Amino acid sequence: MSTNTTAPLATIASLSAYEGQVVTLRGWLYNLRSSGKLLFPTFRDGSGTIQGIVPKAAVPEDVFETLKSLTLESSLVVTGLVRADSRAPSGFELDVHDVTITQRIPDDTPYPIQLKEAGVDFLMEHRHLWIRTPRQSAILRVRATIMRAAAEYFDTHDFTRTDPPILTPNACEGTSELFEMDYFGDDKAYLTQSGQLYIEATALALGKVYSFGPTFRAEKSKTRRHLTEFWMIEPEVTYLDLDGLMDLAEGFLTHIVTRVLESHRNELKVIGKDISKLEAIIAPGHFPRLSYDEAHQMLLDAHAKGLIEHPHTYGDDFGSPDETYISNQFDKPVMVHRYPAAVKAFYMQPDPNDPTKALCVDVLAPEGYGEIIGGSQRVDSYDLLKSRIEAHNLPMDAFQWYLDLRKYGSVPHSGFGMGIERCVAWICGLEHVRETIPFARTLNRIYP
RNA sequence: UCCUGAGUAGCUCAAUGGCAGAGCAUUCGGCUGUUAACCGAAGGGUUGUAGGUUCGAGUCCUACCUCAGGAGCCA
Repeated sequence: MSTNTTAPLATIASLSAYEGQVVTLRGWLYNLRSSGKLLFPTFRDGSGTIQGIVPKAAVPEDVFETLKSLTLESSLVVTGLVRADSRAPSGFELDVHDVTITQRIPDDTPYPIQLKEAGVDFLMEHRHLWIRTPRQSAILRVRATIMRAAAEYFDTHDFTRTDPPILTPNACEGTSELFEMDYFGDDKAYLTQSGQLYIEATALALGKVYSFGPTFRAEKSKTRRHLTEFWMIEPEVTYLDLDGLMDLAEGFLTHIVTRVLESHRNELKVIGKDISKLEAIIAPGHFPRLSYDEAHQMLLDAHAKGLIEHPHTYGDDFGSPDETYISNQFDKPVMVHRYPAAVKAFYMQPDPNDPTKALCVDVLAPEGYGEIIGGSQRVDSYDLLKSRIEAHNLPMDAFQWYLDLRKYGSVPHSGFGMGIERCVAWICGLEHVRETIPFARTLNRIYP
């Protein structure tokens, strides 16, 4: 065996450009079938998979013997002729000429992940290997595009990225459970649950800003929608009202879905997502906007028809079954606005037409994926904000700097936050957010 | 925190209270067009842990551990 140095290096995803040429691929043995004196090794290289063909009579004996006994997921460099074949799923096969093994996995420690089905617990314990499978790789590629498209939307709309601290001295909203840590003895520090308060400050400095980074929630939530560590992208804009905020969210989500459809139809097919559901998102027409009162009425009607189990109580937040019902009435994400102030955060501006309501919006993803965006217009009055902080029993001294923003040149401003993982789960059509991030952190799992 | 469910071979799962099983993976053998290939053979077990009931427990009872799904809360 000798590496053919004259053959050009290629990736499996780009093989259609090399039809009829001899190329070199660098990757791993994904699967191996054989039929007597004919081997069918399937290779993967991170960009895709392709089946090789190795007739015993057509290659040197050591090449045939090496591949015949090679263990799955051993790493290798393979050289061969790219040939179109109607029997191949991708349309191409590789007539293997030569192979060099980079590392052979020993027989007594076989690769643990099989091509057949496996349980969630086992796969999560082997997440560092699970991500090698085509489906998981495809999801991570879509995730990368979603993150790039999200940042790109703000970067190309005159936003400045201003990332807030991850270590904070207090709770942002004063409600969620936070991860607490010692900060040099006398002080406690907490992992951020939102950068919002900080980007309100940078917005008042720079006008249109966004942040993009990890956030942490220590709540003992154990559902398919929850991670203890997740990524959030948050825009904050001065002189923006609630209607303008909803326009921003709509343009933002439309851009993300457009980018995914532009470059990931193959990945979506591997994942099994119904692409027509995404095409409906970017079809002409606006996202539906529904007031809390209208959504409440919709739920009462649904209960009267027996479509949902429990009647919604006016004044309460919507539960998961409620959100699922509402989102299922529309093909596009639905924006529910003006919730009762009592069930929302202290920093939300009251509706001047009905002070019991907050100028806020939740964007519910289609197909029951729940809330992917939450946002609001912020309180801009010093006195009102101060009384809200008092009413919520939040430590006033920790919020002095936040109050300063209302003391020195306060302006109306609005912003929202989108959880990347819920967005990826929705766009890919996944059962659980744990597959949307390379290494999920959940209530019962911090390994690997 | 509450409710529900599951722990048996490396993996996925069977097994009326009565001999611990299969498929896949691994090893060996066969097959020149296989697509999670197929055919034959071999090796592989403290049935999550600790007690209890019983002539006899993977199976029934108690406690605990681990994981999963849901509720609440959230993105």
